[in-house]
Amino acid sequence: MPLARFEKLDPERQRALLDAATAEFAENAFERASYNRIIETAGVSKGAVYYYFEDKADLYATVVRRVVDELATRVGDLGPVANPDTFWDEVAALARRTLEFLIGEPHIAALARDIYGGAARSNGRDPLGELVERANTWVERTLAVGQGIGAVRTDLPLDLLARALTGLLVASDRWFVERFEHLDPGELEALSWKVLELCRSLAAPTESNGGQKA
Amino acid sequence: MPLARFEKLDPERQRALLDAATAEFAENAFERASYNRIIETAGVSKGAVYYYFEDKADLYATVVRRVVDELATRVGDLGPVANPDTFWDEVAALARRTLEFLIGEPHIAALARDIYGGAARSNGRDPLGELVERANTWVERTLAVGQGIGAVRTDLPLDLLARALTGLLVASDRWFVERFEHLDPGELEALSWKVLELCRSLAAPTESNGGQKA
DNA sequence: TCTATGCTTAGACCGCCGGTCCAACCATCG
DNA sequence: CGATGGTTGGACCGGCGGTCTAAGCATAGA
Repeated sequence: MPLARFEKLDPERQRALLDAATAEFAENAFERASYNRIIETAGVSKGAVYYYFEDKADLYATVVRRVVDELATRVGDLGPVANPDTFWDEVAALARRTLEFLIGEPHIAALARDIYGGAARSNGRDPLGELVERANTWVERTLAVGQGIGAVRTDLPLDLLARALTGLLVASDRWFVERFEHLDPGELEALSWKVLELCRSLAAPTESNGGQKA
Repeated sequence: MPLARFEKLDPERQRALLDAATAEFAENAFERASYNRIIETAGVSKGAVYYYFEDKADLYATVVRRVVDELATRVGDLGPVANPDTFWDEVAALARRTLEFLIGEPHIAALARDIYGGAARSNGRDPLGELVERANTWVERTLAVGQGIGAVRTDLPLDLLARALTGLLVASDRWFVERFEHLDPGELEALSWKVLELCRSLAAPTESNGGQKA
């Protein structure tokens, strides 16, 4: 996170820095993004930037956190669920909100795509560790809700299931991104629905693994 | 791929270079691996290395290809399949061979892990493009075999299904790696089996999506 | 109003990166 | 023996992320 001083910096310069950083990181991911270029684009001196952020990873984490916060508030949470079908309906609604948001904010989508793959490391530290943790526990909590009403299988570790599901979603997302220009809205709609069905096949209990037992 | 000259280089120096490169790339992935360090470790001069390889990405691709070839020959292919159950048995056997091989060759596993996540880019090119393509079509062909005998769903694009499945497997693999030290062989065995079951839930036809129709 | 204090800034500088270049080397051959 | 051309060493390049310090500047106390 940025040093506390950053809060006191002239808001205009704050924005200039964060916007330049967001653009650069969205376009080039963490490793290939140039800190020097960000600094130049923002029109700030190097000394100033290092006065407010520890290093490149710190600025990156700040940008990503800002963007994830926005995504979280804009997409919101699961609504109330009463049975397996309403659970999956709610998941579908949530997925649709997410998709629409990401289509409208492609640079956020680009950043999100960079986060998984576990690329970003700097000085041996993982600048996104805490954020990825947060996202993981969010997925796990959602799945736990599903387990509570028998919509989600309980026969393997919840965090493993969560990770598997996330991997599936990220991979599908990349598939969509590669073909986005050649997909008309109808196909996009139909295929998103199919992916959701994949998630359901993966996470739903099968005849043999039970909905309530451990 | 390396320039043709590389074939004529003294085999000992070939090995020195490739071994140093394999170690460095396995430990630090592509972006953070140091080409200069590889050169130094291999005891070869910079001019010589650039005489045999176009650039860092070229050496990386060469190392990975070598390693993937070895994996492919050691793990082999699906055996004959006659019905859905034998298909999944064969997949299980193949998965077990792969797992055992990767456990025995951790640096290969590390390289494999780096490949997905789509990290490696250099000069705008993707040094692994062709290899990833190859891996994808291999997965697709395997799934197509499953479709042929009704073991794999046919209600969505094969390449999408393949990608989703690969994403699931890579994510699970990362989960295992993080916990490897705290898992005894029995748990490892049981959980691998569970992951395979996940794959099956994902890929197998459900009552409504048919085994033979499009 | 003058000066001392401490937050803030500019940008020269550092070691390392991947990559280029070319003079020297050396085996072969006429 | 000298010419040729594949091979090698290593100085050199611009750019990287990161460090450091002298100067700038607002404020507060006298």
